[in-house]
Amino acid sequence: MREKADSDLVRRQNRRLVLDALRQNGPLARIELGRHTGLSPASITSISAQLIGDGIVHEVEEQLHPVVPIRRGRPLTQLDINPKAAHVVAVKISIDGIEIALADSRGGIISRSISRLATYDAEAASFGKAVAAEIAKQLKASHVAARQVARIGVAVQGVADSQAGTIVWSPAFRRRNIPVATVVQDELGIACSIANDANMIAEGLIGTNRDRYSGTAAVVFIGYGVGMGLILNGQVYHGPTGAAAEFGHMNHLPGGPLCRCGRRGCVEAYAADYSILRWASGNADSLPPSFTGIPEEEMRSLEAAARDGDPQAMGAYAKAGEALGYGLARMIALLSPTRIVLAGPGTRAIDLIEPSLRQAIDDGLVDELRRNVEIEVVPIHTDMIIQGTIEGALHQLDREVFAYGSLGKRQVALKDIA
Amino acid sequence: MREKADSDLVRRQNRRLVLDALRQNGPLARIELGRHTGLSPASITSISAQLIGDGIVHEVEEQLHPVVPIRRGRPLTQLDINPKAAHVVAVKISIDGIEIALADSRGGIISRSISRLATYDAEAASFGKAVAAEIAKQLKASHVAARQVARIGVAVQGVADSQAGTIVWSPAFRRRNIPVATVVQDELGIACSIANDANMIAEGLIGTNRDRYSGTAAVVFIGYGVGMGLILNGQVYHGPTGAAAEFGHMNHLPGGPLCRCGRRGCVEAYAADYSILRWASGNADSLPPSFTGIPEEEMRSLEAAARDGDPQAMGAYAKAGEALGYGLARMIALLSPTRIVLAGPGTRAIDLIEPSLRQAIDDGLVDELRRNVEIEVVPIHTDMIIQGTIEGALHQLDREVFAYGSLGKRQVALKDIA
DNA sequence: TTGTTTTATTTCGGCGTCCAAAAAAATGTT
DNA sequence: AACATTTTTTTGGACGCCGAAATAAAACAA
Repeated sequence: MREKADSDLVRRQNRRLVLDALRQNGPLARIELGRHTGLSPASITSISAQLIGDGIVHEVEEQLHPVVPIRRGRPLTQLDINPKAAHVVAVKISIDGIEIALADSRGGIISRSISRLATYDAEAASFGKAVAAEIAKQLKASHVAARQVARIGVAVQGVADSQAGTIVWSPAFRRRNIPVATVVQDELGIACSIANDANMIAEGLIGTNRDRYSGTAAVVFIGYGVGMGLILNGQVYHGPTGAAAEFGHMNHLPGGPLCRCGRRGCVEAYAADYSILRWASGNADSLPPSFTGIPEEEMRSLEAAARDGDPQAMGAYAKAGEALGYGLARMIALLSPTRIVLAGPGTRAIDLIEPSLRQAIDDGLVDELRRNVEIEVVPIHTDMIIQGTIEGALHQLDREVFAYGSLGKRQVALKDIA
Repeated sequence: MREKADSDLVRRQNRRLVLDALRQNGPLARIELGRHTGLSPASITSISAQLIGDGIVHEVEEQLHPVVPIRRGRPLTQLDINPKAAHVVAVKISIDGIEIALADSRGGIISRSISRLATYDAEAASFGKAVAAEIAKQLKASHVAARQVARIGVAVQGVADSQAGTIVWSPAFRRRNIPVATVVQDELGIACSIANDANMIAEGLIGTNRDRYSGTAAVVFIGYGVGMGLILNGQVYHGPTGAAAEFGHMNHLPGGPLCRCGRRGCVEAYAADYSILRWASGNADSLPPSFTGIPEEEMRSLEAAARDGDPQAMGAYAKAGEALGYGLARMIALLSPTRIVLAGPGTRAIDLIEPSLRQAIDDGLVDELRRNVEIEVVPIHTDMIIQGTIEGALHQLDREVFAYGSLGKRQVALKDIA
């Protein structure tokens, strides 16, 4: 509401409406686009002609969806986002490895790779260049020129400063304030942004099912760490610098066990993989947090032990549930979301966690505030972060490039891509 | 971003821009409006002519602000919001009393009153009518007809459901789910909305100094209770139902002292007036919370005792600071605001509270997240709630009525008012 | 006084967008 | 082959913005 309105804004907004409708509801005929967006058929004709002229949208050849079977009248011609309009790259940085995916502008993954790349001891000065080199390698292998890539999204555990383009602090790195986005951008000449990984999961959920996840919701990632993505009024909340929703490092109990961030009593220090193991081992207060990844088998066997009734193991999961529950109760008091999504490998043990989690929410939150929130567990699939990062990059692309179009300010950018 | 754009939207948006500029920067000449809004002089002429025609804006007679001293050229004619365009009413509901203020459309208070009105034992069925009757009385005394009042805003401690127009739960009422806004609206035929009082303080701060408070900030009210107003991306965050930012009833310590909400360990149970008194009395865990107002003198003498070194009293304030500090640390981890404003009568004792509050934030939050937030204490003036409620009602008026204008959908509403 | 300069505001013509209505296109039905 | 039906395009009008030119209202200068 600080931008002045003129015909330029109108066009941009309506182009976005059309693009959003196409992204959300697959290929659509012009008349259907009109219904989705509220625009008149005449306007849809005009807008889609422009989008087609810009190479962003194309008419679908094969009527793959005979949704409306055989009907009288002129048959509809479906439109869809042109996958060849541009490419995006998603990068996920984990401890000592990065995963890269190359996608077309419809979100279809063209190629992907996982490579080892030392992070924990990485130098701040060289890390960004190493990432850029990996991306370049991936592009080369897929025969895609850098100029065809419109945007790169990077997801990382921990605190990212999306303004500065740096990793402020992450358990995957010993050092702090590591520049990434700016370096990649300079090296490859491609717009690059960095964000927290849990925020990208939230982005992906919105992309997958906007109706369900677009109000006000929180996505909790439980696994090697604990993260959160907040969706407020239908948009992922990044905060002023991109460092928001650090649920994992929200304090649960003052003076509690030591967390990887160096403070005591964070939610993560109770509910992350390493924390649960530490509790199960019996002496959580004296043990330092673990900085190395924990093999899945180790967690699975702990789960099995708890399900077999091992009191130490059961207690550890109860602690985790309590910390998560009180943390969620606090979050609900502040933001009163309508939906909480639990995701990540940690949810394998949801049966062990849930009782104490529910109890904690009951004890920590007055009924009236607790009433309107639904908690759900989504099946784990590890790709959620990469998928969400692609989704996020495409959304940015729509907003910042495609909504403008060849007549807009971004003319150069668009030409370069196409 | 779900609304389609057309010439109607353009006009609405630009009218709002003009109104916002006038609200924020006093009377302005057309040319200055152009600079503030980014619109061309030609457009400003056209828009202001419409606004004047609608009776929303008028030319200022007296050039009260010879800000630009004596200059050559055609003198500027300043425009301002026409105070006679409409009226708004602000209502603040406290324990067993309501305060009513009548204001013109520039926010100038025309009249105000405080009246006793039983709340604690009030019946859900009759309370709304009683409020409506008080408002009617106030209007009559000020010789203002109901049709001249465009909007009523109600502020209340506790949880308000702005969708349903009810007080979900408030320490001022024994009963829960008391309908107010809908009843007042039906009784008087005036649009009415209800919100939490701390949110209204936030609204007032934005109105007072938009540059300072419009990014991402949290306003904490400390007094008979503890409340919070959240400003996210320049707008007061109300949450899906209006029940957001219940900082006072965010849990601090599981199993802590009993709170008025019926749960244990809420921030309020440490930092509200009654809680501090309870700690000072020595046995906080066994004492129930107080539901009656605490006289100011009693708090002042406790402050004096603490400043004189009374260890019990000092300890009570330290407990309050610790709860507030950990609560803020948790809030910062989630939302990373750039500014935290402490307000309310409780800030009289800020010197007693601050050391433990700072310590708690240090202990509860990793450096990287704590770095970018500024904490300030604003001088207490009790009117902040009423003032903010007026401000909020005027903002709604601008958005929902004035932005449309006589040609818009709200034609009827506007005519009725003028 | 009268013309000149300066600044604010209005008027005018053009542009881009939207929309409704009419026309055209493309197919099924009889 | 004519008609019916549905989608899409074309046409003409409206509205809002803008730049440029014109006008208004003052101070200044001769």
